[in-house]
Amino acid sequence: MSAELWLNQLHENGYRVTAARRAVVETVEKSTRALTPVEVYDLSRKKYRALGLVTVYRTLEKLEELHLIQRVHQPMGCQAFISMGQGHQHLLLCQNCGQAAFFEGDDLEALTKSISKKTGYQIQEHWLQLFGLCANCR
Amino acid sequence: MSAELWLNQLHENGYRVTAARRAVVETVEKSTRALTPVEVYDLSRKKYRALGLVTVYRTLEKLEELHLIQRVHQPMGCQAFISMGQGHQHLLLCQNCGQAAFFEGDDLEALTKSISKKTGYQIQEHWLQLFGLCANCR
DNA sequence: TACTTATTGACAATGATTTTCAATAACAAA
DNA sequence: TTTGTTATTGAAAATCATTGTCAATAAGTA
Ligand SMILES: [Mn+2]
Ligand SMILES: [Mn+2]
Ligand SMILES: [Zn+2]
Ligand SMILES: [Zn+2]
Repeated sequence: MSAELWLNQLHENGYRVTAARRAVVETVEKSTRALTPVEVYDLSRKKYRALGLVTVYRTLEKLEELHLIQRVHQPMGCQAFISMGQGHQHLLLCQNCGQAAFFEGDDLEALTKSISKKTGYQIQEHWLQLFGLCANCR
Repeated sequence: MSAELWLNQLHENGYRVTAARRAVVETVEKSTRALTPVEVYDLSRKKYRALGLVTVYRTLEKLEELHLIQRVHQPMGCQAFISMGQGHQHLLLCQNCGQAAFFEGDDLEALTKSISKKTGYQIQEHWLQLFGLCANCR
C-alpha cells in the first residue's frame, strides 16, 4: 500500500500519475532486492504491457530525485535500485540471491573524529554496506 | 619508485613490461585521486604519445586483477580507479577535489555481530567509505 | 641474434543510456 | 462533464563507454 504513498509524492511534486509510473512504482516498492532498469521493465510489463524501457529509466530518475529509491553499488555493477530505507539506514546484501536488509545503529562517531584529526579532512558523509549470505542461502 | 614494483608484479605474473604499460602504471601509481580510464589516457599520453585508449582499459583490467588498484564508487560515477592501500584500508574522499586518503582502524566487530544475530545473515564483507573536504578545500 | 607469441593501436561492434519527436492522456479549470 | 494545456509516452535514432577483432609489432627467452 506504500506504493500509493510514492504516487502521492510524485503528484505532490507536480508529476502526473500514469499507468506506466504506477506499474514501475508497484514493482520497485515491493521488491526486497535491488533491481536493474531491465529487471524493472520486465517485471512491470506484467502489470502494464505497453510500458517502454525508456519510461522505466525516466521514472527511476524521478524516484531517485525524490529520495524514494537509491542506487545500490555492488562489485558486479552499480545500476540497480532499491527503495530508500527510513531515516539513517544502511544495506546488508546477500551475495547469493541479492536479498537486501536494512540496518541502523552504526556508530562511527569515534572513528570519524579520529580520522578527521589524523587526516585534516572535515568528514561529512559515510557509506557503509555489508555483504554476506542471507538465512536462506547460508 | 613503487611503479617499478607494479611492473615487477606484472612481469612475475607472466605479463610483459611495455612502454604503454609503463606509462599507465606510472600515472595511476602516483595519483592521489581516483582516475577514470580517459583521465589515465590523457595523463599517460604525455609520457607515451602513441598510447591507445583500449590499452588503458586492458592495463587497468590487469592491475585490478593483481589487486594493485581498486575501483572507486562515488555518487557521480563508479568508473574510477586508484591504487590499492596496504592491508585492510578504506577510502576517505574529498567531495571537492577528489583527493583520496586511506584510513584503517575501523572496528565493526560489535556491529556486524549484532546485525548478524538480528537478521540471520552470515556477514562476510563490508564496504566503508568516508566523504568530506580535505584540508585544502575546507 | 632469432624465434615465439603476448601486446599493441586502429577500427568495428556492442550494449546501455539518452535524446528527439509526434501522438496521447492527466488533470486543472471552466 | 467538457475542454484546453501541456507533461508524459513509446518508438526510433543518437550518443557514449566499453569490448572484440585483427594484422603488425616488439618483449623476452633461448
Ligand atoms: Mn551510518
Ligand atoms: Mn573495514
Ligand atoms: Zn540469499
Ligand atoms: Zn579537496
